[in-house]
Amino acid sequence: MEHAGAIERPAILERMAAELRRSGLRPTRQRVELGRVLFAKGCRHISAEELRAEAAAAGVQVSLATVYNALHKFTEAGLLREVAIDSGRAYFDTNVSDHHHFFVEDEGQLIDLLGDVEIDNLPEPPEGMEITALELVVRVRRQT
Amino acid sequence: MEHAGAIERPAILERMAAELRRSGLRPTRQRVELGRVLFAKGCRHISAEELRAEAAAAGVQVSLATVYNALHKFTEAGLLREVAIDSGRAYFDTNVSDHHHFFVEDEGQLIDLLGDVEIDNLPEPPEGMEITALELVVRVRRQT
DNA sequence: ATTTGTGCAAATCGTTTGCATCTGA
DNA sequence: TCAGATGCAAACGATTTGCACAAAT
Repeated sequence: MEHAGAIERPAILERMAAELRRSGLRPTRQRVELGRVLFAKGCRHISAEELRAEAAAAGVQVSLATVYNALHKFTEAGLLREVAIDSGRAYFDTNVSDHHHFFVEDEGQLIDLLGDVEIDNLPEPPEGMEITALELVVRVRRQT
Repeated sequence: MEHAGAIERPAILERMAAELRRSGLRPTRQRVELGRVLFAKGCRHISAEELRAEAAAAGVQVSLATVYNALHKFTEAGLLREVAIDSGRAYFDTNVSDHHHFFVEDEGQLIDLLGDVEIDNLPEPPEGMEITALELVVRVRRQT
């Protein structure tokens, strides 16, 4: 049995730290904790404020500025994907693979669109432009 | 030749006023002028601040609150379509027909996507939800 | 030791709101 | 007349920034 001091970092955090290091990010205490909250539950869509609330609920208090900083760094590093749909609020998606979304109007909720949608007959981009991403948003509404 | 007083409204404004009335909107001086600026040049994508600047450049000074009010009323009336792509800024599209967009990253510019893109193999919306719109955004970047 | 991140509070940006005043039907 | 619009300024929510302090390499 290995030595377990009171300040030793649990294995899950150690793994998070390693992953951050692998992505070229300095594994600070805050980033490690935020990363754990973010990636613990599989794929999800979360806003900065929500992440902060979740972290706080888990006993990790970080400033909002740090949350934004971390989210942007994670995104740069390819660990997250930013989804800009709603004007006013930015969502970060832990699913960085190529996929689309349902967007529930009036609730601002994002849902991954499963299966592979086919998008054909796409026109050429304007002169001198190259396509960087295709984003399909299927707006939905709770039936009346 | 009909009487032409100094304060008579030019024909183009009269037509705008008629169109607003037809849409159930009270054709106030500000709305008529904003409508003229908006719809004079065919299809376009414009933000509130841009519209205000254009109006101002044309000698029409309106408060920003009124610009927002007008844009929203026009949208409700089906004269405009709101395009929410960039988080932070709302664009209004004078092309209300069913179509998609190129979004030029780093410039925040919207360009209509011509031709009819085919979107197939769309999954069912979640239980109790109905689709209200399909929005495809093709992100592009100026080639390096 | 040096670089990089953090926290806080203030600043910014786009948008909305409250309210007194004005205006079109 | 009078519901509905306007203008202004203040309120707002999300995000960013400046800067002194703290922590990671």
